[in-house]
Amino acid sequence: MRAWARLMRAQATTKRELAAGLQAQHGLSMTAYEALYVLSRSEGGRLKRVELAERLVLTPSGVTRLLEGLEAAGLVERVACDTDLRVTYAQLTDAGVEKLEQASCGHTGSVRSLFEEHLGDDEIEQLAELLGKLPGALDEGEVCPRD
Amino acid sequence: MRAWARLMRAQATTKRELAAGLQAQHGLSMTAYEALYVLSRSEGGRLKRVELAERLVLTPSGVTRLLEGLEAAGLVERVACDTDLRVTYAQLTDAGVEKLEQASCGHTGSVRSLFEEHLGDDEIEQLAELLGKLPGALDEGEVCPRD
DNA sequence: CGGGTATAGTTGACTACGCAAGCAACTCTA
DNA sequence: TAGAGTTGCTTGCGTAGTCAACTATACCCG
Repeated sequence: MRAWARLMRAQATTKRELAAGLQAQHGLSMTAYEALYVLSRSEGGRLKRVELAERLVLTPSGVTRLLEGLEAAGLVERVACDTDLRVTYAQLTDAGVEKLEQASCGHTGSVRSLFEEHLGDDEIEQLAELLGKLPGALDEGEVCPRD
Repeated sequence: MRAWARLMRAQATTKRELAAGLQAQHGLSMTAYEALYVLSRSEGGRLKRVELAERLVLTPSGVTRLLEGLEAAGLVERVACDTDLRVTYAQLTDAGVEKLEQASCGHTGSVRSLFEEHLGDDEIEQLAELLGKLPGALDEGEVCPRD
């Protein structure tokens, strides 16, 4: 129960703090950043919109809205699937790759320093381990940034 | 970094799941529930709006909006402060107390079973410990439901 | 006392979602 | 090969929350 309350609070505060920085420095929302990141780690920089939704813990409609913005910004583009006319892939553009690279440096730094400010390396590791057991952890395509 | 990603994902998924139940069974949003809870644990069942905002990780305006709803539902009422005309307390009503009691039983049960489904007791304890070190953990007035 | 600054709270405009409904396109079953 | 059901995606509408601007009260210092 304490765990629950703290999970909520820790996420809310850290997210708020980091989102502000990301927005200020690169004009990206957290969700947008994560979308770019997830795409960059995917086969060919593309993903079905449904899969993207799952990875971002969003509903399909949320993805549609999110991608509206990213497409308008030219960071992502739509690519049709030739074996199934229903699906459209979200494809990372060159601009998207670049944007992500610019942003990721500063962002991962912020994340890291935020955590290291409060926890030791082994504790962070332990935390990741425990959180990984909760629902929402990915089975494959695990989000796992370079180091 | 993995810790970060997982913190986001774990919170998003668990929150979504539990919020649905709470809404369906008692017509309360997670935030509303937590507000009632925090108030119930406070001196006299009341709190300055600013303090409430801090505890809920919300902005003052968010609190105003939230309380609009709770006041309309008669679960909370405004009480003026006689030493400082600027402040208005949010005061839990009898109806609010009752509502909270109804909801808390089922809700804490859901939370507990969600966690116990994935983690052992000692792991939960450990998780709470680690999360408590991150920013957002309360120094006083700790959110800490009866067991 | 009077003016500057800080603090509590509200409001309007906006964003980011979720949900329910809908339309295509695919697949399965007879 | 014609439904019937399923899946991928979008759209309209509602809600929760933010930010910026504002009002009103409180405090502080000459």
